[in-house]
Amino acid sequence: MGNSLLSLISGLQSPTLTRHPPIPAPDSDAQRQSLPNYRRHVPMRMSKLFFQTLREVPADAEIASHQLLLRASLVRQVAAGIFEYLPLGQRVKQKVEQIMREEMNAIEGQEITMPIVQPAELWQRSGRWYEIGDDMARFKDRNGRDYCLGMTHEEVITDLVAQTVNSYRQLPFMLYQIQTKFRDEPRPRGGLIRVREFTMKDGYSFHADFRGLDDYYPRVYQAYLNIYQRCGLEVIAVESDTGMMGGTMAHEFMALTPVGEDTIIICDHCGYKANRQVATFRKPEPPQEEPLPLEEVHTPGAHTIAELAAFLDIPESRTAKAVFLVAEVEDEEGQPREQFVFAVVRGDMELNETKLANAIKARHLRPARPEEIQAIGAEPGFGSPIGIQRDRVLVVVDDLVARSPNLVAGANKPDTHYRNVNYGRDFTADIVADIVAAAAGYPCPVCGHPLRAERGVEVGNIFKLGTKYSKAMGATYLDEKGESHPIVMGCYGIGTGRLIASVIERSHDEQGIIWPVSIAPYHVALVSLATSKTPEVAEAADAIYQQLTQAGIEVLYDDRDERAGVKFNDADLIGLPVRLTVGGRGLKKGVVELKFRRSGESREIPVDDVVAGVQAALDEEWAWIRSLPKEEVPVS
RNA sequence: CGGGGCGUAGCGCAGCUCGGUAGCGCGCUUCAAUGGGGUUGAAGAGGUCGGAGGUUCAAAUCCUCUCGCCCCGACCA
Repeated sequence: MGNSLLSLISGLQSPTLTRHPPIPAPDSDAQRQSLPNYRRHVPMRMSKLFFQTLREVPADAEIASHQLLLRASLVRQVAAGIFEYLPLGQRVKQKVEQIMREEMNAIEGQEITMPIVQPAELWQRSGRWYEIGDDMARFKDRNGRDYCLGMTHEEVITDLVAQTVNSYRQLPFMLYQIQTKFRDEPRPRGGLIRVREFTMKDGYSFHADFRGLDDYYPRVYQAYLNIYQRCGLEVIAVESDTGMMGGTMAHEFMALTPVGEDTIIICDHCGYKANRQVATFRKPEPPQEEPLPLEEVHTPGAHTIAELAAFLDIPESRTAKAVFLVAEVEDEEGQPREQFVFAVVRGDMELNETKLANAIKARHLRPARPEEIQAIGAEPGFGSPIGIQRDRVLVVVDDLVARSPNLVAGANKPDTHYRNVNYGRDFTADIVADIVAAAAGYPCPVCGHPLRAERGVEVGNIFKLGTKYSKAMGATYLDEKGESHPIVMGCYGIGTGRLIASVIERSHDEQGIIWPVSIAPYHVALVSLATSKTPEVAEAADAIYQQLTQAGIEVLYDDRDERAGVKFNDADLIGLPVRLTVGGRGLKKGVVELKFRRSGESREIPVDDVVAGVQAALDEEWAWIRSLPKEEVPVS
């Protein structure tokens, strides 16, 4: 790369630049006014482009998008989860960001820029300085003051709004930015799917009351759907966890792909869909039986539900499973303290820790250590709600277990279980709630049809925040009666890099990327097959390059002295939607070849009418994007 | 943070078991031929073998420590 960089720089400075045709003058007064000193679309010859496509797959890249981002020379990794965008990648990023900008402006968003480096004081006021662990990068300045790198901007923007807004007359409004965030993730992975430093479009809306937020929220939802469609990315929106953010409603936008980190539960019949963290399902009716007498049974070596069910020759659904956790909860004074939690779910089902955390209003959950389990009188592997030190344990029982008669459960003694355990008679709970994870095959909570599970990448979220930050940061306003109220907030985020990676995951083939025209780094790959013996081909290609550029078409002109195969392979790898091949063969017939990257369809268009032919082809690509299915915004 | 793997030229890798002057392919430079799907030949440039310490006459290779990167899991405001 060093050599090519040097030649690039020297090329820019040397008189050899003049061998290229001069940049054509703007062809209208309007253009002249809007483009005073530069051209909107920087035309590019590949002989001058800073890039290096890779034939071989970098060993560190496993998933398709990561491999292709590197091979097509869009990005380069600098450290774990930290990337640089090269010129081609930068153009994609800018196009995505421009789409986000336009859609945010369309719902009256106003763009601002907030700092990456933020004073600790703001985060101390919200409390998150103390709540957040190592994910936040912190440092001191030369005077010893504490700072952090912004992971998100609720604190900064709420402080800004608190200082600016006094009256209901100033509400509502939405501010957004496209800015770098840093989260020191424990494990970055998957190229741009999960990184530490990333660019995010984050928006925040401010309303006088919840009703105002409720009215605005669907508009953001719609704007988000517009963004994904315009980027050529199919997503599904799912309900998501509001967690400890104190909000009332949240949605995530998921790009379905097997490399995704989240699981989404979908009903094909009625359209129900939700993040697995919050998905519910219709629980089966427990058998109608009279409670039988409690009975101890020797079960040597049966540590797991599967072993237990096999040993006793009963279905797993007739067992109860104990899960021991330690939760961090707030006591009456709002101080954090650890609480031992004993969760009971039916043996054939999985505990959903998010549901559990919400049920007990816990900040964090972690698995209990064996010594902690024994300290409350339980036996790991044979845990039971019967015979534990009840006063030291918060018992949470799934509602299905509470309704199921005569289950088999542990006895808190090695190699021993109880038969005919019945809720109410043999044990009680502090809380009975749905704490079980939905899974594929379970009945839909709405219509009862079997649910399906898919993997997805979260490419955006929208969130009704409420007043958590406005209260903490003192963002209040006076209403018509002169009464003070906290401002009601929503927040809305999309990660640019993750969106780009998701597009590639869903749109590529063996040869390379297949860009949607809307975010392709250029529209047309103009491949010249000129050789030293066919200067007329080079002249024709140059002329076509000029015509297309003047017509406002974004052309990446492959004028390199390379073999046809090299150029074709690079064109496929980079994946521009339309490839135009200028060769001696076609020129003799007065045509050039136009090939669609997506469909592989190829057609010959007359040299004399190249611009029209290319424009027609690009129109088809734009039409394809508009034809993508788009979800409806649910009426809330 | 637990488990696994890997650090040797820009990229992909061999060499390490059994210490003895660092190799291959791609890419890059120059020349020639070739010229519609990664062409061919010739000649070149390029490496503190991740780092530190140790053992040894001698360390890419053996030992100790350390740093980095990838994957699985935990975590994910």
